[in-house]
Amino acid sequence: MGENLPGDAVENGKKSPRTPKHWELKERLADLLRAVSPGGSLPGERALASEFGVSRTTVRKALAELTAEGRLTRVHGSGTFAGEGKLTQRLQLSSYTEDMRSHGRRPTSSLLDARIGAADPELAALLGIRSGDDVLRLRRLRRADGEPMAIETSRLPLPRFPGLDRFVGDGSLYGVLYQHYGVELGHAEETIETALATPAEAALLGNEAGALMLLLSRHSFDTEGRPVEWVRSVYRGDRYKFVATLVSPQSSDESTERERER
Amino acid sequence: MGENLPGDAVENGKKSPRTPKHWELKERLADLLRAVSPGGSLPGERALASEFGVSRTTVRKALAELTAEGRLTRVHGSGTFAGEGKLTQRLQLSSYTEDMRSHGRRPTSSLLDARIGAADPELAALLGIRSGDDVLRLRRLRRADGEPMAIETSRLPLPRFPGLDRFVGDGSLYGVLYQHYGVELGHAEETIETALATPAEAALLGNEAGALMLLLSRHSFDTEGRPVEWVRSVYRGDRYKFVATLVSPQSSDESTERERER
DNA sequence: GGACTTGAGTGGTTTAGACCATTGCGATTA
DNA sequence: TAATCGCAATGGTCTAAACCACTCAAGTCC
Repeated sequence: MGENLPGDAVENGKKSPRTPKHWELKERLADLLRAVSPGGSLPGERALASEFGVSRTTVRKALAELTAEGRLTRVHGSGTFAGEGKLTQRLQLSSYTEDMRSHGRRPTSSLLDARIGAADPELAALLGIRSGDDVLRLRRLRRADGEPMAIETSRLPLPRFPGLDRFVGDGSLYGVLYQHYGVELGHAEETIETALATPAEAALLGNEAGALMLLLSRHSFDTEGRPVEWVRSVYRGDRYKFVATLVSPQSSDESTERERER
Repeated sequence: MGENLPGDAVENGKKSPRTPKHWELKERLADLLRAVSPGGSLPGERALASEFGVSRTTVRKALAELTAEGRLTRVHGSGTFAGEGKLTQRLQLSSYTEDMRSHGRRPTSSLLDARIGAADPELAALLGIRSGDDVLRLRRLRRADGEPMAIETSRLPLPRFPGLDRFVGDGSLYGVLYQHYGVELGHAEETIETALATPAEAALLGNEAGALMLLLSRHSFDTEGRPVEWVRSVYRGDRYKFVATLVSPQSSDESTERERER
């Protein structure tokens, strides 16, 4: 990964606590992997274990880390293959569809379910409604070039958008909001953190439970500053990364600094 | 995590491939954990294994996932303790110091090493210099309230900032750039992805090798659009999350769309 | 009192082996 | 020919056990 300045060999001369065998094996497997083109296959676990003179457990630990980093793909019953690298997703206030298209990818989106429920106090505060008011909850599976990319759970205040549940489908949500309610997005607050896949998420994403995920939360507001939606999305950490463009702080009249630790 | 809408119980009625024992155990341990205040201790691995009637290996797998999620902290030789939650770091073009201070935290920063090396072609392109030109590489350890937070590796073009290596220290790099070279930052392109800690990183961050990390790359430009630095930072994924404010795309004259997949 | 040693208890690593679940292909069969 | 079955190979889960490395406190020695 571009660490080509001279003198990088011994990063820490400290005391070298001890190098676990699975780490050393991981490095050797990474070397082996460099000679394999994306999609190519690797030897089986048992073969690797005997070849390198370690137990299968140790092999699995090394392979697990390489898989978490997206450098390997493993298919139960079939084999272990070289990974495909990460796609990028831009952090910006535009629709998923046009964003993906600008990257030359074919985006699709399918509505998993739409439910109406009552807002708890926390959610009510986020959406600018009263506790107990109706909230429309949408779950979408987003794909890029057919491959599952993220599970997105949106929550919108029904009192502000009466009848919204009858308009939503696989199409653009933001389009519906604009056409039926005249709402345009102004800004959003987005947080990014790591997470592990739940079994349910893994099943939808073609993933493994416990896999590395990126968790995005987005709190969107319209051009007049009123809350529009609260979204929680999980992305496969081994397949996607995010890009943001930061600008010099001159339009920083964001006096509404919200404290939301944890 | 605010999943309080009714009907959340059975997320996927699909076919339920099988629930591994370590997953079930993880849920039970999470329950057990809810009754423990942050910093409180849990029983040892061997005790848990016999209490739940599983092997120590299975206990360790469940504990490992909870640790990766930041819900547990484990100390070799001492015990297993409840986690402390995540701190937030804002994605913005301001100094680390003032950002942390605005969150009420005491930031410190120490220079690990400063080296001069030759740029490879890729790095030269990023920094707007010729391949082989001198590059100053700085490694910093950033802390918040004394706790190691991130390892930051910056690379700056020495031809543009002659003598910079004599000015750098534990203080603000951006301050030095402004005072000695009149450089102010204009914008930056930042990418965020997941990674696993290397043993060297883990040693510096008080972490475990293979732990979940957030990897930030920042490519900064001055107010005239010339590249200033290229930074690569690793943050503990179990302790930090990032916040960005997105604004409506009106000033999107970013015709310099750079393709940097993988 | 202060410095050192010792040992019990903790998490960390590794092994060898068993069994399960999925895949895919070759042989068999209709 | 086309569908089906069986089986071997693969990755996934789990166990029991051994040993290592670190921490901390109790005990010991000076």
